[in-house]
Amino acid sequence: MAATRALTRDRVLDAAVALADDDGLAALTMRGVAARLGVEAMSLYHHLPGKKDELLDGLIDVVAAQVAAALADRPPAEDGEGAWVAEVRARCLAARTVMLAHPWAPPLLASRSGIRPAVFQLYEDVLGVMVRGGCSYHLAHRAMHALGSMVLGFTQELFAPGGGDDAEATEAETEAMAAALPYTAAMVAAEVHAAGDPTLGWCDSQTEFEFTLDLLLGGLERARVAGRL
Amino acid sequence: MAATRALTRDRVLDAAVALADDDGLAALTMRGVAARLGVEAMSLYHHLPGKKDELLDGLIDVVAAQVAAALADRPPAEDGEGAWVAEVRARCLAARTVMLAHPWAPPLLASRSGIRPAVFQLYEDVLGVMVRGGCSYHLAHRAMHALGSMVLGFTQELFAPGGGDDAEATEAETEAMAAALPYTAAMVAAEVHAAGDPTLGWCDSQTEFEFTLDLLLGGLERARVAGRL
DNA sequence: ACCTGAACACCGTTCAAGT
DNA sequence: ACCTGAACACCGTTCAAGT
Repeated sequence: MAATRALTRDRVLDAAVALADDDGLAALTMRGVAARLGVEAMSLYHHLPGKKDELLDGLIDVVAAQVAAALADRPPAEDGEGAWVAEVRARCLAARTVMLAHPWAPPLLASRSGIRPAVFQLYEDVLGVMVRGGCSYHLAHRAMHALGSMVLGFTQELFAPGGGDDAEATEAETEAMAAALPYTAAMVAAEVHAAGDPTLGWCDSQTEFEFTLDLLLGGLERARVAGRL
Repeated sequence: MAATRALTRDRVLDAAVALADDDGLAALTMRGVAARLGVEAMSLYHHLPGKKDELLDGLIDVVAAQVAAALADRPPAEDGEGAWVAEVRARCLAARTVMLAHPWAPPLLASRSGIRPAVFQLYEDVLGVMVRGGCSYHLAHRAMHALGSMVLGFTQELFAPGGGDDAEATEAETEAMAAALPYTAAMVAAEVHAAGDPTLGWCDSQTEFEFTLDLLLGGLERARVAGRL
C-alpha cells in the first residue's frame, strides 16, 4: 500500500493493531499483517524474533501505552481525605476507553499467561495512588483484583442476541424467549420503557460500568475508613 | 483408544472438554478431538454440522450445564429480608468453581459473540432470585453486569511472573522489579509476610474473589434497601 | 447412515538464497 | 543487514467415495 519505507517493529505493531481493529483477533495472521505493509510474511520475523508470540505481546504493550498516554496529561492529584477514589476512578475509566477502542484486547489479555511489564507499571501506578491515599497494602491488593477483573470483564455484551446471524429477532423468537425467560423478558421490557432514547440501546454499558466501578470504590473507601484490612 | 462405540455429539463434546482441560484452548483442534476418540477428523462433522463453531458453542453449553448441575441440589431458598444475597452469592461461587475447573472457559466466552441459551438460563435464574427478593429490574440488571464481569474476569492471574518460561525469578530480576515497581514490591512483601502458610501462595484468589463478591453484593443490597434504582 | 482418503486453501515457521 | 521464494508441518473444511 504505502511506499514501504523502512519496516520497523513499531510499524509492524501499528499494522497489527489496525488489522485487529478492523477484522478481529481471528484475522490477525502474520501473512495478513505483512500484506497490510506490502511485504512478505517472512520479513516480519526479522523485526519480531519472538515470532507471533512477540507480536501478540507487542499488541498488549501498545494497548498499555495508550492507557498510560491517556493518563499522562492529567492535572496533578488532589490530596484530601479519600481523594484517591477519584484518581483510581479516572484510571479505570481510561483503561476502559482503550478497551472499547480495541475490543480484541481483553480476550487477548485473558488468553496469554504472563503479565507484561507495561501492564505491571499500570498496576504500580494505581497501587501508589491507593497507598499514598491511606489504603493498606492488603486493601490495595484486593482492589487490584476487583478493579482489574472488572476492567477486563466488562467488554462482553451481556445480553447480546442469541447465536443467530440475523440482526433482528423475529416476533416468534421474541415470544419464545419471553416464555422461557420470563424475568429476562420483563427486565428488558422495564428497561426499554425506562430508557429515554431507545435508539441508544437500552443496555448502556458505560452507565453499567460506572455503577459497578462506584460500587467497588465506595466499598473500598468504606473499608479503608473503617480500618478493616 | 477406547473401543469406539457409537460416536455421538455428547461423546465428541466430552472429548473436547477433556482435551481443552489437558492442553488448553490452543490445542483444541478438530483433528485432536478426533484422535482422542480414535476416529478421523472428518467424522466429527457428521455430529457437528455447524463445524468447529458448533463444537465451541457446545463447550460453552457443557460448562453452563455444569454450573446448573452444581446448583440443582441446593436446599430451597430462605425468604427473609435480604435472603437473596446468599442465594446469588452461592450461584456466583458455583460458577466460579466451574470456571476454575475449566480455565479455558472465560477466554472462550469472551472470544465468542452471541450468548448461548444455556447461559441466558443461568442469568434468568439469578434475575428471578433478585426480583423475588425485592430488587427492581433496574438494580437487578446492573447486578448482572457487575457479577457477570467478575465471574468471567477473575480467572486471570493478576500478578503472574513476567513473560519468562522459568518458574523461579532470579534474585537479580527480583531486585530489578523492586526498583521499577516499588509499591508492587512492597505489597508483595507485606502480603507474603502476613500470609500464614507461604506455600499456599500469597495471592489467594478465592479470598480475593469472595471479598469482591461481597463488596458488590453489599452495595447492591444497600441500594435496594435505600430504594435507589 | 455413518465414516474415510485425498485434496484444497490457509496457517506459522524454517532455511537457503538473494540484494 | 534486510527481504524473499520455496518448502514443511499443521489447520479447517469439502467432496467423492466407501461400508
